Amino acid sequence: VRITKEKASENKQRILEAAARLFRERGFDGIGVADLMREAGFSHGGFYNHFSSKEELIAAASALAFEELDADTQGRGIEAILGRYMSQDHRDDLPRSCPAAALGGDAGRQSDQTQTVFKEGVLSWLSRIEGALEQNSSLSERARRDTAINLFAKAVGAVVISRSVSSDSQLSDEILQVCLAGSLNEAGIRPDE
Amino acid sequence: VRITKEKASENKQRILEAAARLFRERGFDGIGVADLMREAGFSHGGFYNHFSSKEELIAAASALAFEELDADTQGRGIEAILGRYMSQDHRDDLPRSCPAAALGGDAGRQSDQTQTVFKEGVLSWLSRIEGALEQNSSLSERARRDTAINLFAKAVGAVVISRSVSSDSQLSDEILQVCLAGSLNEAGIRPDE
DNA sequence: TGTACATCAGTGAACGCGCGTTCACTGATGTAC
DNA sequence: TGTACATCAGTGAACGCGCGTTCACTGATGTAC
Repeated sequence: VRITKEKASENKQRILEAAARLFRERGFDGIGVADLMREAGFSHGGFYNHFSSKEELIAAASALAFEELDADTQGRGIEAILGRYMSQDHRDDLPRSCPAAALGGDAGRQSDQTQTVFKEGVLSWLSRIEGALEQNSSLSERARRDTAINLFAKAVGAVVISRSVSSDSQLSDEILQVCLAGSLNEAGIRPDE
Repeated sequence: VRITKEKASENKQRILEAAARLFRERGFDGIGVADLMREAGFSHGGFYNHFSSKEELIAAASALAFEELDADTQGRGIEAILGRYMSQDHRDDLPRSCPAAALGGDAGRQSDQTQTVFKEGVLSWLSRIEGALEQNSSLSERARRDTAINLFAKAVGAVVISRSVSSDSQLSDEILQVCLAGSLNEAGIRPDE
C-alpha cells in the first residue's frame, strides 16, 4: 500500500516523536521497536523503511528531544530557564523531560552517534545559558561560561536526584526548591530585584 | 554438591559484588542473570538459591554500592569528598561509581524496593556532606542542609554530564574542574586557605 | 494527457537469539538418634 | 561418637517470551514513453 511521499515523511516524524517521548519515559531498553510502532499507530514491519536500526532511531529521537527543548528555551531569561528546569512540572513530565536528566546516565553506553547527539545537546544548553546570563550580569566571558556550566550541572543533578527519591515527595520537592534558590543566587539574581 | 554454610554466604556476597560492579558499568538492563553469574564464577541455575528475582538483586546490589561509598567517604573533609566525586577518576571508573550518578536516571523505573534504596542512598550522602560542612563553617543547621543539597546536586550533575560528553575529553574535563571550583567556593572554602 | 510498469511504504508472519525463570539431578553438609 | 537420612547450594538443560530484524506480499504512487 504505497502512500504519498509527504505522507511517508509525516509518518516518519510520527515515529520519531513517539520514540522521543517513550525513550525518556521508559529508557532506551524499556521500549521495543514493536511496541513503539504500535504507539505511533503502525505495524512493526515498516520500521526499517525509515530507520536502519533501533540504534539509529535512538540517536535521531534524542536529537529531536534536545531540539524541542531548544525551541522552548530560546530567548527566555535565566530566571525562567532555571525555574522551569528545576520545577515539579519538569520532574514529573518524563515524556517531555530534558534528555540529559532523563537519559544522561545511559548516554555513555549508546552508539557513538548518540554520544555525539548528547554532547551537542549539552553544548547547546551551555550556550543558551551563557546567552541568558549576558542579559543580567556584567561578568567576563570566562566567568559567564563557568557560571553556565555550574548552573547546568546543578540543574541536571537536582532533577536526577529529585526523581530518584520521588517516593518521598517532601524531600523530592525540597531538593528542587533549594537548588533553584541556590542557582538563582549563583546566577547573580537577588530575590525581589 | 552441597557446600558449607559459610561458603554459601561468601558465594552470595561474590554474586552481589559482581552485580554491584556490572550494573553500574552496563546498566540494569545491560547485564543478564546468566552473564552475571558467569562473571561471579558460577553457573546461572544457582542464582535463585540466593535471590528470588533479578529485581531483588538490583535492590540489594544498589544498596551494597551505596554502602561501599559510605565507607570510602566516612570522616573525610568536604574538600576531599567533593574533590573525589568530581574527579576524572570517579568519572572514568564506572564499576565503582556513585550509583546516583551512574544509575540515578533509571532508579525511578525500578521496583519500589530499589527506589527506597536510592532514596536512602541520597539521604546518607546528604547527612555525610552536612557532617563534613560542620567542620569548616559556622552556618546554621538550615543553611548547612541547603548547602549540602546544592553541593550534592551539582556533583551528581557534573559527573552525569561530564560522562555524557566523554567523546570530547577536553569539555568533559572542563566540566569537572569548573564545577569542583564552583563547589568549593559554594562550600565556603577559600583557595589557598 | 493517457497508458504500462517500476517503486516502495506499509502489513503481518517468521527468524534466531538472549532473556528471566524453572526443573530434575548431584552429592557433600547438617541433623536426628 | 557413629550411622542413616534429610537438606540444599550448585549444575546445566529446558521453558516460554519478547526482542531486533528479515521477508514475501500488497497496491497506490511515481515515472517513462
